[in-house]
Amino acid sequence: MESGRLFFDPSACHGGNMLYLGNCDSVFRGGTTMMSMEETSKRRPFFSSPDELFDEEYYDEQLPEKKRRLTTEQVHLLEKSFEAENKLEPDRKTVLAKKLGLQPRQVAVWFQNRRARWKTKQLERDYDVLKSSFDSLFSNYDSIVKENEKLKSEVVSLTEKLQAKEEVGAAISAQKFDPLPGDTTHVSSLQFNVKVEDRLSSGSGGSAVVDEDGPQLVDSGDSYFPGDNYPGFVAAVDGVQSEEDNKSDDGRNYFSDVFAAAEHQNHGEEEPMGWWVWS
DNA sequence: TTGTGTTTTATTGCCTCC
DNA sequence: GGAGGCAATAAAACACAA
Repeated sequence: MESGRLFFDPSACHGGNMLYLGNCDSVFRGGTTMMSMEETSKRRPFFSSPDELFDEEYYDEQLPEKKRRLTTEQVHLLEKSFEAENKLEPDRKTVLAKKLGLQPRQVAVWFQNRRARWKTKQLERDYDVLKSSFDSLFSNYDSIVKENEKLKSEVVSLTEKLQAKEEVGAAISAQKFDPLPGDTTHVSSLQFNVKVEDRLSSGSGGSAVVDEDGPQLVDSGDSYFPGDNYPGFVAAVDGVQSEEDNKSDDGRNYFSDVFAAAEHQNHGEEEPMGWWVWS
C-alpha cells in the first residue's frame, strides 16, 4: 500500500471498524469522533440538505474529517458497477450507496467524475487513432509528391529533347524551301533531308532506312554534311547525334516518340507544347 | 523533509429533459 | 420547476524527486 494513502482497514488502526486518515490522527468510531461536534460540523461543508442529513445515519460511522478517499474495496465495486453501466439510475445509486456505506450523493459524484475520466481517456484514444491514420496518409502523400517530382523532371527532360528536335526540323525546312541560288548541291541536300528524317523517325541507329532507290550520294563522293555551306545545319545535326547518344538503355530511339509528339502537335493544336503544360 | 506535479473527491453553475 | 448530467474548478490526498 502506498505510504500516506487513506485506507480502510478494520484491523490495522487501533482495532475495530474504523476509517482513519493515514497516520491515524483522526479516528471516527461508531458516530463518535475524537473531534468535538462543533469542529466536525465546521469542517464538513457538504451534506446540507435534509435528505443528505438523513442519509448520514448510515454514514455517520465514517464521518469525514476532510475529504476522504474511498477504500480500494469501494473503488473496486464502483468500477465493476461502472463497467456494467456508466449511468446511474436512482435505485442503483441507493443500493450501491448502502452496500458501500457511502452517501448516494458520493456515489453519484464518483460516477460523474468517473465518466469525466473515461471521456478524457477516450479522447486520448481517439487522438492516437487519428494521429496514426494521419501519419499513414502523410507518408503516402509524401511518396506521391516525390513520384510527381520525378515525373515532372522527366517531362522537362523530354521537352528539352523535343525542342532540340524542332530546331533540327526548322533547319531542314529552311534548307528545303530556300535553296541557295545556283547551288547544285541542293538536290543532294534534299536527298539528305529524307535520309535524316528517316533516321530520326525510325528505330535504332537508322541503319535500315537507307533509301536504296534514291541516288546514293555516298557513291558520288558527296558528304551527308554540306559543311561550309550550312554550318548551322551541321551543328544542328551534330546536336541530334549527341542527343541520340544519350538515348535510354532499352536501345529504343527516343526521337521516334518525340517525333510522334511533334507530329501530333503539328497536325493538332495551334499552341505549341500546349499539352505538355501542367499547373 | 519539502516542494511540486498528479490524482481524486467534491462543489458550483449552467443546461436539458420530462 | 425539479432532477440529473456535464464542464470547470477547488482543494485534499498522494507520489516522487531532490
